[in-house]
Amino acid sequence: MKEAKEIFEKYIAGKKLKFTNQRNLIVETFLKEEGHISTEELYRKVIPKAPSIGLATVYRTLKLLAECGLAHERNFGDGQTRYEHSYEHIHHDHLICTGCGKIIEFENTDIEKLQNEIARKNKFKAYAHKLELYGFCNDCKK
Amino acid sequence: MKEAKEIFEKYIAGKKLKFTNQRNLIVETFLKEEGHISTEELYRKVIPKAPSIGLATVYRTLKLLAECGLAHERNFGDGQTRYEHSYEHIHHDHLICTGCGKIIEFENTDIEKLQNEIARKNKFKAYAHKLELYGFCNDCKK
DNA sequence: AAAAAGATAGAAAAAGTTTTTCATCGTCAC
DNA sequence: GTGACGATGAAAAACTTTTTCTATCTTTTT
Repeated sequence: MKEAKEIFEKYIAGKKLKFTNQRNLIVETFLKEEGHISTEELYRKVIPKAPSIGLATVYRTLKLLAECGLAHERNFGDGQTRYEHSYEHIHHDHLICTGCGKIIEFENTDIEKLQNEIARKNKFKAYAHKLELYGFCNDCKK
Repeated sequence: MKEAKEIFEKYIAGKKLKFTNQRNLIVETFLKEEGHISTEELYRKVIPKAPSIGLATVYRTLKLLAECGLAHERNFGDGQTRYEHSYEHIHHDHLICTGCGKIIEFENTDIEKLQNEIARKNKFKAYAHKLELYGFCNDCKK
């Protein structure tokens, strides 16, 4: 967690930007979060700690987080972009029910091994992946 | 392709909706499309054939297509939802180089088998998947 | 120190996408 | 034909996200 913030600080410094209180607060709050969070939701979590903060700042900071690879954008079709942190994190792969929108998370080390193999075969150095299965959950099957 | 349209017709009939000319035209145009298409893009393809058609109708029809499982929503972060048909379609899995943007396509039947297994374990009926590996290609490695 | 330059933040406006409303039209059953 | 009901197109509305603008804060330069 501390390391993740350091990555952000370095990225910021490298672009000659500033590590401000607002950015610090937003990044910290984001990194504490475990699931996928929308900008609006993160904004609401930050407001109590800094009531004057602007929604635009949260948007801007999440963008920076995505740029430096600490966050990944996801979209589950509810109209809002969600972010998930991707640093030293167990990877959540998703089963997405297109019937009711339910999302089931799963992990599978066998698949990850195969992925690494594929990357190696293609002389590719992979640092992240996204696997989504679309279908119908038990309740939505007919 | 013909079958796909039949699925749509049945779905429509089941909901006691009507298979109108507009819906027919939109569905046909959509099914001919190979990549992922946005509502706006589909709208533009339909306009020449039926100039009076409304954008809202295209939105509504794509929604129906997604509901019945023939299309599914994707989002590549450009602000527009894109649709891809998912009926009897080859799945493209991707290695995406975040260094130079190169995209390598691959297929791996072992991974697909594992995916089916996961779906089954979760009582999930999967009809499509998306697998993306992010990393650096051989040229972009340091 | 003071001034200058550059970046940030918040508020509000703008832009852009998607959904909803509404009046009208078409279709089907009776 | 008449009535019922869904579908349609146009416009309005609702939302999410980005941009603009001005004031403020840092850092650097003089």
